[in-house]
Amino acid sequence: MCPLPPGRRVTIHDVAARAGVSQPTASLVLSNHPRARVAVGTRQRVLDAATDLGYRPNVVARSLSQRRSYALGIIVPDIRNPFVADVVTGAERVAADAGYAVLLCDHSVRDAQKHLEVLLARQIDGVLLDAVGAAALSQQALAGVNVVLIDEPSDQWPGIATDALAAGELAARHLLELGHRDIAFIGPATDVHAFRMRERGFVRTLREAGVSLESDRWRRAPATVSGGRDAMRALLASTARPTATFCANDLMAIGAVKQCFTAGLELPRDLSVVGCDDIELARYVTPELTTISIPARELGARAARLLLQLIERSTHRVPTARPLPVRLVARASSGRVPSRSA
Amino acid sequence: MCPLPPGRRVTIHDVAARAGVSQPTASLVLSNHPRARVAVGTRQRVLDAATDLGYRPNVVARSLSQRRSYALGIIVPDIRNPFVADVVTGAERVAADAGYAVLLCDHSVRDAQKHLEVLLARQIDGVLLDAVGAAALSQQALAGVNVVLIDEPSDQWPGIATDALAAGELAARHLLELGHRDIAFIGPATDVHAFRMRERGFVRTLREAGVSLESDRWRRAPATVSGGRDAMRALLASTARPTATFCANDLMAIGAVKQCFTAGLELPRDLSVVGCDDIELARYVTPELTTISIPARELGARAARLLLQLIERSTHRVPTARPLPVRLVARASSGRVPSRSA
DNA sequence: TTGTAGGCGTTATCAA
DNA sequence: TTGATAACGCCTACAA
Repeated sequence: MCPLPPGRRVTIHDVAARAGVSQPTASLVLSNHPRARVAVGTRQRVLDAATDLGYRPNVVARSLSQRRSYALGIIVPDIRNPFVADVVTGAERVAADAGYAVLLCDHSVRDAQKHLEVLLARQIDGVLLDAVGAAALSQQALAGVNVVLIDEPSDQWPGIATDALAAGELAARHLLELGHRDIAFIGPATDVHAFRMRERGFVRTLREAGVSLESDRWRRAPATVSGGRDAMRALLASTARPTATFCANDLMAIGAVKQCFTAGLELPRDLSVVGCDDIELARYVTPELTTISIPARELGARAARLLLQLIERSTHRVPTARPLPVRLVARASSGRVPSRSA
Repeated sequence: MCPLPPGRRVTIHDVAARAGVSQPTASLVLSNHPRARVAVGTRQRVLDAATDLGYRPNVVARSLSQRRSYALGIIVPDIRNPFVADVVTGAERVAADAGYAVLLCDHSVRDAQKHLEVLLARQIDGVLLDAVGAAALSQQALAGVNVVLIDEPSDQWPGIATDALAAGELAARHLLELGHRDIAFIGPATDVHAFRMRERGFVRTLREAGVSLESDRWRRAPATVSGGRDAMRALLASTARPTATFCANDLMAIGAVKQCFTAGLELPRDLSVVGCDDIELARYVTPELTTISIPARELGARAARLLLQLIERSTHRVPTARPLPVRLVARASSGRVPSRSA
C-alpha cells in the first residue's frame, strides 16, 4: 500500500500529490493550524495520504522556515551528579510535553562557552544554564537567545533558584540546636551562586550565634564524593576534631562520612555530618545522612516552564519568582554534641 | 565595527556582500571545503568579513541542504542511574569532539517509540539505544536511521556490549569460592539483555557447581535502590536467610545492603552481598560493595564511535566487536561463609 | 476554500 | 577562480 519512492524520504509534496491538492494545502492540514479552514473532504484525503505514505514531517525544514527549532539546550556542570540528573529529568519532561527536544551539554565534556556556540549555531530557541555563571559567558553570545538561569540569580536574566541561603541557615541552626560549637565547613572553591549562598547562610548563622569558623576548619575541595573524602581526611589530620561538619552537597557529605568511618569514628557520636540536596542515596548510606532537601525535579521543571513562556512570549515581564523552599531532613548522621566529660 | 543589522541575524549573504564576493564563494571559503580552490586574497577578505560581522553559520540551514543534521539521539532508561550517566558522558564526549550534538531521550520521561519518532522527525544522523529492546521498536521507524545498540546484542543491528554473562559468572564464582551454597538473586523482571545475561551467567555457574537457586530466593524488583531494599526485605522475611545474595546492579545492591543494616544484620558476617556496575558510590557505602566492574564510559564512547563510523560510512561491514571485559572488584560486602557451628 | 509565488540560509552543480 | 542557478522541505502571505 505504500509506493515508497526508493531512497527518497516522503515529503509533504508527495502527500499533496497523492491527495490531489496543492502542497500548501497539505501543509495547512498537516500542521493542523487553528485558523486553517479546509474542507472536510480535502482534509481527510490529505490525512489519509499522509498515513498511507507514512509521512513524517521534517523538523529541520520547519525550523528553517519558521526560524524556530523547537529545541532547548541545557548546560549542566556534570550529569553524573544525581542532583543534576534530577534537574535535567524535570526539565526534559516539561520540554518533551511541549514538543521541544533537549540538547544535553555537559560542562565536564567541554566548557560552557563552546557549548553555547554550538547551541546558537543550531538555532536553539532557548537555553537553560544550570550552575553556570552567566557572567562568565560572552555577553554577545547570550544576547540573541532566551536564557533561564538555574540556581544563579541575576538581574540581567530570569531564572529559578532555590533558597540556598536558607539551606545554609537550616544546617547551621540544626547543628547549633544540637549544641555544637566546634564546627567545620567543607565546600568547593567556586563562583557557583548556590554553593556560595549555602556557605554564606551557614557561616552567617553561626556567627550570629557567636560561633566562629576557624580557618583550618574551612575546607575547599571539588564538589564530589572523593572531594568530600579528601577534605575530611585533611580536616581530621590537621586540627582538633570539630564536633560537626556541614558539607556543601550530599556527594561531599557521603565522601566525608565514609572517611570518618575509615578513620574509625562513629557517627554521630564522634562527629555530626550534614549534607545538602537530599539525593536519593542520602538515605542509603550509613548512617543515613542528615541533609537539606532541595527540590531538584521541580527546579528543572520550573526553569523549563519559564523558558518556554519566554520563548512563546506568553510572559513579557519576568515574574521574579521566589526561591524554591528547602527543608531540613534530620536523619542519623547528626546528633547532640557529646558531653565533654574529658 | 559591527554594523549589525538590527534584529536580523548575520547570514552568509551579509558576509559575501561585505567581502564583495558572491554568496556561494563565501560559502566555499567558510565551509573550508577541501577542494575549495579560492584565491588567497578572496579567502582572506571573506574570513575578515565573517569575523567583523560575527558571522555564525546556521546549522539548521546546512542540515536541510546537506540532509545531515550532525546530531545524534541517545535513548536511555534513566539518566538518574549513575551507570547510565557514565555511559551518556562517554558518548557525549566522543560526539562533541566530532562536532555532533546529542539529543537526550530519557525512557523515564516518555516511551522509546515516541522518542524515536521525535528523533526521526529531527533528521538525526543516528541513534544510540541503551538497554532498549530494539525489537520492541517499530521496524519501519528503525529502517531509515543508523542504529547502534548498547548492551543489547542483535544480529540485525550493530552494537557494543559488555560481557554480561561473565559478570554473572564472576559473581557466582566469587561467592562459591567463599564457600557459599545458600544463595539468593535479586534482579529486575525485564527483557533488557544485559540484565538477563547477568542473571543467566550467575545461575548457570551456580548450577554447574551443583548449587541450585530456590524459587523463593529469586527475587524480582525494579532495578533501583528502593527496589533492592524492598526485595531484600521480602527475602529476609520469607525464607531461611541465605548466606549470600547477588544483585543485578549496584543500585539494587546498595538498597539491599541498607536493608540488611536496618534488619540488624552485620555484613559480611551474616550475609554477603555482591553488586554489579561498580558505580562510584559502591566504594562509599558501608561496607564497601563487592561488585563487578563494567566500563560504562568506555561503553558509551565506543558505541558513539561506532555510530559515527556508520554515519560517515567509513565502516561498511560492522566489526562484530567482542564484548567489553568486566572484572570482579572484591571489597568488604562479601566474605567467607561462616562456619555453621549451630 | 484552494493554489501560486516567494523565502528561510545553506550547499551543490554547473557554466563562465 | 568565481558566479549564476537550483535544490533542500516547509511555511506564510496573497491572490484566485
